[in-house]
Amino acid sequence: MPELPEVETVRRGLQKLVLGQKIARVEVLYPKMIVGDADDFRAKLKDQTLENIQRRGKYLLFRFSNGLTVVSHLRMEGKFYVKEATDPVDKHTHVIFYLTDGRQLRYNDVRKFGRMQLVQTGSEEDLLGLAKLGPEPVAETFKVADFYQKLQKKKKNIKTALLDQTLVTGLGNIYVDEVLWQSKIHPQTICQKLTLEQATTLHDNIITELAKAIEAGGTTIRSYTDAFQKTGAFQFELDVYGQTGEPCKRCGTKIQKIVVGQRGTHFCPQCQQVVK
DNA sequence: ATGTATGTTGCCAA
DNA sequence: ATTGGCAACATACA
Repeated sequence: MPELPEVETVRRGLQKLVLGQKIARVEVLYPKMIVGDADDFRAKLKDQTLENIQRRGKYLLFRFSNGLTVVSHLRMEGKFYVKEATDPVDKHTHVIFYLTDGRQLRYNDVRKFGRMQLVQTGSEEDLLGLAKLGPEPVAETFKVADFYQKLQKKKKNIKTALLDQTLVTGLGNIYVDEVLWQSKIHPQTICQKLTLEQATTLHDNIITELAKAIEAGGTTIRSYTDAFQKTGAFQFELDVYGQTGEPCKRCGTKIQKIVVGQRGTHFCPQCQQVVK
């Protein structure tokens, strides 16, 4: 599913494919996809040029020439494709941006969980989802001292805490399980119980893991593909996610799957012990 | 056939 | 204030 590395890979692909393109018109086939008025969305984007595509956490930010930004979240299965006008429209295509060069930028989403919203550039920071986001998982913005301080105030388990995007943004269910395994931390460990040493290890692993996953073009478990409809390669580098019953790569103990915060959670019961 | 699991965010309530 | 649970959906599979 699109976590930060997948969203970043999509962004890079779109950047190559449609940057500088002008919108001839927009068609909305499933209006609930658009937060706010779909007709207003269509009207305001007509004749605008796509000047830049940025990312914050798992959100894509399409910057247009008239000071407007389309904020898009892919949620579970959202995808952007660039197609020729003659290519048949998939039954799960919900929004089509007609480009003046004849091609079409299409938004596809089997489960219809994704959302798109048009806002004034700059004001996207006020949106609920973006306002609460923690730092980007890179050394320049994600600091161990802050991370540890925040962990010490939290009473929930580390897995749930990392998923809520406030400590650091970008991790989803797959990468959370991976970084906790790498850091030898049990997913149900209460944040307050983590030592500075553990927090430092976790912090460093989050930064390097997400960078490596971007390099590999993301992880394709069920259906993820990038803007070129290409699958990722990082699924071959996963150590615990989806490895239930397989031997732990460090100690040979069978990987277990449990439920933490209503989410399927993979871990090694030997390497990752709960700190009491 | 029917029920269950899937994963992200937003909303509701304890 | 913080935390937990569920809804929004469609599909695959037992």
